[in-house]
Amino acid sequence: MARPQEFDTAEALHKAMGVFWRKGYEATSLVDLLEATGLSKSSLYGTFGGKRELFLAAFDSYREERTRDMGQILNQGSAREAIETFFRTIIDVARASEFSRGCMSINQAVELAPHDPEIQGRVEEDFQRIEDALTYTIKRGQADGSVRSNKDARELARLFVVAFPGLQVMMRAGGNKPRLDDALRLILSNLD
Amino acid sequence: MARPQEFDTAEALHKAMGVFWRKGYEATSLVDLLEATGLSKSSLYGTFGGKRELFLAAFDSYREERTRDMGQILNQGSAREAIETFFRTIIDVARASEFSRGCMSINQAVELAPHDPEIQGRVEEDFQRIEDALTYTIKRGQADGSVRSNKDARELARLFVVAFPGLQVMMRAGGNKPRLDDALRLILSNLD
DNA sequence: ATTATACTGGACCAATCGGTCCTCAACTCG
DNA sequence: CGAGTTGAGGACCGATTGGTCCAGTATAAT
Repeated sequence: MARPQEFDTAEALHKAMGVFWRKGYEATSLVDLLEATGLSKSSLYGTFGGKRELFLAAFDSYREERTRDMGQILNQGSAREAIETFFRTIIDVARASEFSRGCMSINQAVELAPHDPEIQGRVEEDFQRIEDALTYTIKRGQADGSVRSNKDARELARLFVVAFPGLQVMMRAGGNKPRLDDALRLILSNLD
Repeated sequence: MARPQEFDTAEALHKAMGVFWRKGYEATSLVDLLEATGLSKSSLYGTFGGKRELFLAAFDSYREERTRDMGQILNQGSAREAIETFFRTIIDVARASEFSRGCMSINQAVELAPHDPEIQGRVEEDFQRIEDALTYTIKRGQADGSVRSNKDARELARLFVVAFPGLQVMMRAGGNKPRLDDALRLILSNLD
């Protein structure tokens, strides 16, 4: 019978995710990860396999969480409000914290995706997921009348998919309030 | 009388800029820079001071070049066409090369700006510059009739400033053609 | 020729990197 | 109790990192 594990794997993964989200992959060292998780090297390697494996697990965990969150927000209330809530949440969450992490998928679109097909595949999946969810929500809005624009739902969704990394990057870089508020208002006006 | 320098400083800087643009700061090693520039360590340190100093010089050089390019594009022809050309160029340049580097300022908005006030200042400056240039061009378009929208020029410009990193990030991550083309068409339609 | 000066090549350096390995620890089962 | 198994701590490792330093080089001036 083996010695029981002292730490909670999911919690350690969540801590690691926070570090990778904030610092990116290259700038995150093993010492950073050990400190954040409270694990010893042996425990970390034994459980996750290595830095890259831990990163992939953390990234996938992040993506699942965000997919779930997005689904919840976009399925609540009128479609128009849901889309607005989704985008305002980007800004509100970032403004509520001292350090703006942006979105891990967008960060990786810039850092690793250009050089690493495995990451690029995941990022492209995320973009596709956001596009599909927004397309569906816009169609819902065109049906319920909350989205007044009668342009093609997928085309509208694609505009919002481009706006998403735009907003995330600007928030991560420090976020000038009037610019973002004006931009978001105009972006959303495309639904009207 | 000193021994004359064998290499061209501007050319070495340009080579270094290319590496930093493609790989980012952390993932670029001294060996990468020495290979790209053809310099020895002593020459590199003697001329530029160190990795960070070289990076800052390269980044500033990049920003000056892009500012000039943007000015040229936005000052040519009707305002509406100029803005469209500016944004289509993002996509065309990326599609013409095997490796899509995106935009160094946007890449640094994600990589270093959140942790490094000196970089963050430069990135914010770049965003402001783009916003000012677009505001001016939109006003020009509203005066010459090529921009039919009568919304506030600065507000419109802010929408485009958010779209800019959105497009750059998506191109760097691999760029799905229909999504980008649809998104760009809709973004530009805000001028009509 | 010598001197002074900056340039070049590359050896050397301490610190850090991600990963391996060894020993001891914690547990159940027979 | 001993055996078997996985977990934990941390020493050890070779490679890499950014930076320093030393000896030789190239040039003009005296």
